[in-house]
Amino acid sequence: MDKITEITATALNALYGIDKENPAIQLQKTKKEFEGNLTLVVFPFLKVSKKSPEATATEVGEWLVANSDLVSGFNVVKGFLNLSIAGNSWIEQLNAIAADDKYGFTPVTEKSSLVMIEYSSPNTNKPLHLGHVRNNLLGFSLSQILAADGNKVVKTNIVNDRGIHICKSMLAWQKWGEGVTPEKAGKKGDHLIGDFYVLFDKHYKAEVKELEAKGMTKEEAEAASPLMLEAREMLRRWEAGDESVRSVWRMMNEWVYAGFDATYKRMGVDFDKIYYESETYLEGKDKVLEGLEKGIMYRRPDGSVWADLTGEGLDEKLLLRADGTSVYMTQDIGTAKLRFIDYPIDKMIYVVGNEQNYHFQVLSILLDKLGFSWGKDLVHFSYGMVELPEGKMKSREGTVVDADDLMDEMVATARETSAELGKLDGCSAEEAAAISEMTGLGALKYFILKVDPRKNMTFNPKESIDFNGNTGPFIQYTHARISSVLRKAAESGIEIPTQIDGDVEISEKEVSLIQRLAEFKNVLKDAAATYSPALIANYTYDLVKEYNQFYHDFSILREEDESKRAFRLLLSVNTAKIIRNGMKLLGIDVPERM
RNA sequence: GGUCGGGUAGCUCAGCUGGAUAGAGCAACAGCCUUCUAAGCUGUGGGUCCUGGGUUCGAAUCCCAGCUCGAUCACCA
Repeated sequence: MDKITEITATALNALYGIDKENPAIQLQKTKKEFEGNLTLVVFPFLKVSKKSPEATATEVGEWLVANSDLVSGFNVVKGFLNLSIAGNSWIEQLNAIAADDKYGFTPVTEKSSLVMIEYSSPNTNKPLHLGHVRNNLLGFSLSQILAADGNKVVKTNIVNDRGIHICKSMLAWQKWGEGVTPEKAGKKGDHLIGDFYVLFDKHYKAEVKELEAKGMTKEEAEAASPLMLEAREMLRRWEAGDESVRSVWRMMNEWVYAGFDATYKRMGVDFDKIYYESETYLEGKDKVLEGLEKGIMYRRPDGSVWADLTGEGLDEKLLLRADGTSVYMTQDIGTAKLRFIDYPIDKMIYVVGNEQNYHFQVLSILLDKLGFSWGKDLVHFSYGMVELPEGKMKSREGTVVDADDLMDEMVATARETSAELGKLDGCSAEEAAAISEMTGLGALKYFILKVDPRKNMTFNPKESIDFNGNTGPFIQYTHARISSVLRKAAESGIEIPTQIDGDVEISEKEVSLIQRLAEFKNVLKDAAATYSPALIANYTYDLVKEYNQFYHDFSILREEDESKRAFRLLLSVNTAKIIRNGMKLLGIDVPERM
C-alpha cells in the first residue's frame, strides 16, 4: 500500500514539518492480536512532536482519519498506531492484482542489466550428485528470480571436461571396458563413465598397496603406480592433441553429456550458453601476461607468475607455473575474458560451494585489476555443503547420493503416498505419473530451496520425503484444492469473475489474505536484491497457510450471497496465481489435482 | 594462527536493513470430515535467541570481546 505511506508522510509533514522526502516511516503489518491492518511505529517522531508516544500516535491517527478515505479507524497501543484500512480499498487492491497476470514482476526492457549466472559446473568423469542438485536448484531459481525482477539473464555452465580425472575414466574403459557403450550396457553415459572412474581407483589403490608391501612409503608408491603414470601420460598426449586420445575423449564426453542432459531436463534446469574448459583453459594466459606487463603481476626467478595480494589482506597467488602452464585461477580469468567477448555483462554471479570462498575473493580482485568492469562486484553465491546423516559424501567410498537415484526415489515415494491416500483413484496412468513426478520433485526442490543457502544442511533421505507441514507438496496441495473449487464452479455454471464491482463486506481473514497477496511484489524485490530463493519459498508457505485457514472457515461455492461468492472466487483465483508464479520462481510446478 | 560463514524450542528451520508477548513445521497429546480435496484446520505443552559487555526509548537483529562448529589459507579443480 504505497498510498498509505504517501498519506502518512503528508500527515507527518503537516503536523510536525517532517521532511516529506525522507520521513523514516515504518509501516508494518499489524500483529494478529491487535485490531487494525497496518501499524505505524511513532517512536522515531517523538523528538519532533515533543509529545508522548500515545499523544503523538493519537494525533497522527486523527489526522489520517480526517484527511484520508483510506483510513477508516485507528487505535493506539503504547508507541504503535494501528490503522484500519477501509474495505473498498482492499477490493481495489485485489482488483489491481487480478488485472495483472504477472503481478509483482518487473518487465525486461532494452535498458535492463545483463546478469550472467554460472551454475552446475560438473566434471565429466562422474554423474551429478546431491551437491550438484543443490547447486542446480539454487542457480536456476536465482535466474528465474532475477529475470522476474527485470534483468536480462544468461544462464551459463562451465563444464570441466579435461584433466587427469577424465583420463582415469578413459584409461579404465580402455583397459577393462571391452568396448562397452551406454547402449550395450543399457546405462546412462554419465553413470557408465562414473563406474570406470571408480574402477580406476580400485585398481590404483591395489597397486599402491602392493608397492607399499614391497617397502615403499605411501608417497613413493603413489608416484610409482604404473596406472597413475599411464594416466598422466594420457593427459600429456591429450594436451599435445594426440588424435587417438582425443577421439576416445570426444566419444566418452558425448556419452556423459547425453546423461547430463537427461538429468538436467528431469530436474527442470537449463542453460543459455555452455562453456567447456577444454576450450577456455588456455585463454587466461594472455590476460596474465598482460597483467605482468602492466606490473599487476610479477615473475619469480623460476619463471612462475604471481599476484601479490598482501596489500588486500590476502596471500600471494600463483597464476602461471614455471613451465608456463595454467592453474585454476588462470582458467577462470580466461573464461571471464571469453564471456565478456560474448556478452555485455553488467553483473556476474557464480553459484559455487563455500569451499571456494577464498578463490572468488581473489578472482574478484584480479578481474578488477585486469580491467573487467564487473569484476569488483562479482557475486560469489556461496552455499553450504549437503551432508548425510552418516557424515560427508565421498565419491570414492560410494557414499554419494546420486541425483538420478534421488529423483527416482522421491517420485516413487510420492506415488506410494498418493496411492495410499487414494489421491490417484480415477486418474489415468499418464496423469498419475505426471502428478507423482510433480510432487516428488516438488518435495525435493522445496526442501532444498527453503533453507538459507549459507547453511550446511543435512539431507536425510527418509525424513526429506515428508509431505506435511512446510513442504512443496503442502503448497502444491493448496493449489490443487483451489483448482478443484474452480472446476466445480465451472461445472455448476458459476461464473468466475475477473474484477469485483461495488462494495462487498469482507472479513478480517479475507483482508489479511489480500494483504498477503499484495506483499508478493516486495518479497520478489527483496529476493532479487538479496539473491534469496528461500524468501520466495517461505513467503509462499505463509500465503498457503493463510489461504488454508480461509478455506476452512469460509464457504466459497456454497456462499449464497452472490457478491461474496464472486469475491471469494476472485480471491482464490489470485491466490492460485501467486502460488503458481512463486513456485515457478523456484522451478517447481503445481498440479491441477493431486 | 589469518580470513570467511554458521550457532534461535527435543529435531529441521523462519525471523537478522533495530520495534509490541521471538514464530512455523516435525515429534507428543487433545479435538474437527452426511458440507467446495482431512497431503487440511484448531488447541495444549515446549525458549539462557552460544556467553559477556556496549549503543538505543527499544536488541535474536547493530558494535566489541570471547566460546563453539564448519570452510579455507595447494605449482588440485
